[in-house]
Amino acid sequence: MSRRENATRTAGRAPASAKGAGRRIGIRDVAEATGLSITTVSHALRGKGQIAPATRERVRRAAAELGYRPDPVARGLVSGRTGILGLVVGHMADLPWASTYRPYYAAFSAGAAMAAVERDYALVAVPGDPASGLWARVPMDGMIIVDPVREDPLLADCARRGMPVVTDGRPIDPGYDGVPTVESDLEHGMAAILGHLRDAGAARVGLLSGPEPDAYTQDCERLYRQWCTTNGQAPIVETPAVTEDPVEAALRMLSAPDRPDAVHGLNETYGQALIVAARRLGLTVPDDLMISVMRESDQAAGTTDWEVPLTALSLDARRLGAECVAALIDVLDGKDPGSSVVPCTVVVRGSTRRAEPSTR
Amino acid sequence: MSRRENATRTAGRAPASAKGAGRRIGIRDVAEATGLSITTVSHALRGKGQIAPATRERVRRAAAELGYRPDPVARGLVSGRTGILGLVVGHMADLPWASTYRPYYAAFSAGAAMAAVERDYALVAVPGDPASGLWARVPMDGMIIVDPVREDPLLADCARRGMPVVTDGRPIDPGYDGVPTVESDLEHGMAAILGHLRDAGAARVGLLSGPEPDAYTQDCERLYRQWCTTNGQAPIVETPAVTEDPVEAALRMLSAPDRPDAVHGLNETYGQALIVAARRLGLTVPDDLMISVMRESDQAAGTTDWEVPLTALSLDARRLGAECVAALIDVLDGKDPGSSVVPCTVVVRGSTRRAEPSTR
DNA sequence: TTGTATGCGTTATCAC
DNA sequence: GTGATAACGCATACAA
Repeated sequence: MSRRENATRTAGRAPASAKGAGRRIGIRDVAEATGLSITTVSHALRGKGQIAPATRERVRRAAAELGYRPDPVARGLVSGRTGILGLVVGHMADLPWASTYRPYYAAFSAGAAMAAVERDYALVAVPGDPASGLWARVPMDGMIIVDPVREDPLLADCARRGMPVVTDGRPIDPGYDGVPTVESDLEHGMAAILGHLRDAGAARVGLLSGPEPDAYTQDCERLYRQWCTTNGQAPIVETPAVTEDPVEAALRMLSAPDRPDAVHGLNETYGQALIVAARRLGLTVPDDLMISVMRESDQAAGTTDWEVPLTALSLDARRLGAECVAALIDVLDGKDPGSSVVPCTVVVRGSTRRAEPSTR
Repeated sequence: MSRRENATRTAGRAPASAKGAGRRIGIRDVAEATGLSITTVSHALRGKGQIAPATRERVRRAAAELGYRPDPVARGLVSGRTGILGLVVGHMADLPWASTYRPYYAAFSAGAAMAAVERDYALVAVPGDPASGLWARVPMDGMIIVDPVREDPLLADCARRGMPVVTDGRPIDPGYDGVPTVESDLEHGMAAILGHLRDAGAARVGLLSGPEPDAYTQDCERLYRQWCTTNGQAPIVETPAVTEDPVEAALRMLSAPDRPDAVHGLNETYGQALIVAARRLGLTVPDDLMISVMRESDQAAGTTDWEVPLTALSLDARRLGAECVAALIDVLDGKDPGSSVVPCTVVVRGSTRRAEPSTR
């Protein structure tokens, strides 16, 4: 119900690309039109050298009239910069792009994209699967790796080739001390959320952890165990296998004889899984079981929840994305951004609000 | 709590970029290492010309050992292709990236990204705000424009420059007949969802439309009015202003003397707005008011809904994204993808399920 | 103030 | 089979 129009039509000379519409207007066209040399045109347009204001204006006008736009590729070849930042989207080779659906990534990439555009960079999504090799075929100045995993092949490859990298979440392997990192303040955050559960009346707090071999998971677990020690409680940790339905893990945890009366889930999905498992076991939320989760932000909270509004430790994914971009651009500019920590906040909702706080 | 490592160190010669780590290894390094010419190396690696199998293998091995990767920029300069597809993320200049948060875009871009990677392309997000000019500074082979608006400046600019474009949603202005388009089958979809409302017992069906000057909105409204004519009903359409809270528009519609007893909202947000407005007016869903919405997919349905599970006309945003990418790559390959239509399906949930269907 | 010449890393053309 | 060499489009020392 339609046909094409441009495409192909390999006009012009050599390759000239299939970009269609005759030949692209280049700097030499502007030079011809003004009767000047391409050097002068370039200088006039970029504000380099000493150019007569009148000439500059003439060049500007001519360029505008002709609709001249410098070819980004050619410019990139000489400048060594492309203005493109890579964002690694998902690590699991077997589930590529799966994380795209997770609100955390959506918020993170939105924040990153906004920050990038503000600084005149563009963001390109590359798959975490290193086998595709796509990331090496895409011209980019630097890369943002979200939650690098153990022996992360991309991270290793980038380091080897000197590709500037910033990570969201500390690299878990040693040897990456030089890589700037942006992290959520899990130390305070975990203490705050676990403390809240206890204060809200929980006697035994469990952790529904994740299978990912990244610093986020590892840190959360470590901080949790540490908290348990401090609070004189035996740790209760359950972890769904990579391909397992988290509901199964939740059921395991909740059907044990010494089941917890409060559980913190390491992502929103786990919160839903806990709700499902609780209902299936006839447990009431929050009276029999309090639930809290990690969430990507407090933005959508309340409208996203299912059945029970979930208390959350709200990570600021948008800000994390923005900070990563800022840090990466700093690196590209030769500055040292160091590592930064973004605060996260506890948002209390129905899932941890018992009628009588300390009935227990 | 960290420092940098690579960055700057403007080693090598000329610009060489700030990419760090000494100088990048290029094809000439491989040539030197093998004692061959760069031409032979290039041919061996790309499988061009006639190369002795032994030589080819030797080159391959050397390249691998040295960790040689062809520079995408240089390659792009000569080939005229960059392997990058642009995806316009948001149109509203005043609310850039706002649409990023809409599930439709998230699903669309995920589908597009997956399809792009499969075909060895990368996807770059560019802002709809043409003022930034970013899109012209990013090297890309083609562009996907989602829901082009009236007098869309980007669309116009692309057409002028011969940049291959595929749109999700038909361009609303004339003169773009040659632009391949991917659309949801609104014609059947709208008929189906409106028919469902009627069959479910609605006597007067309203439409909560949107302020966007795009084909989607226009088509939905047209199809709705057409349906009204066929069904002997006076159209009831309300549209929130661009900056207005949709709840206000919903309240206007529902507090009118001849208020509808069923309303279809053109996006999920409008559905929530309708729920809020209904509750504020003391109307019960679905008994006093049935609500249905457009949704980006049926994937998350049920876990996303707030208070009332919403009946939806489920658009297949992921597939739409994938089809756009496929079409765009076809154009780049000189084929004509034509325009395609993606079906959408009615998913009935609680918001239109009355206890007694036709009590009215 | 303007122009000439060279390089950026690859691929393609055409000799050898 | 293999190897010089010329584009690709732009930016910049350096000469004029």
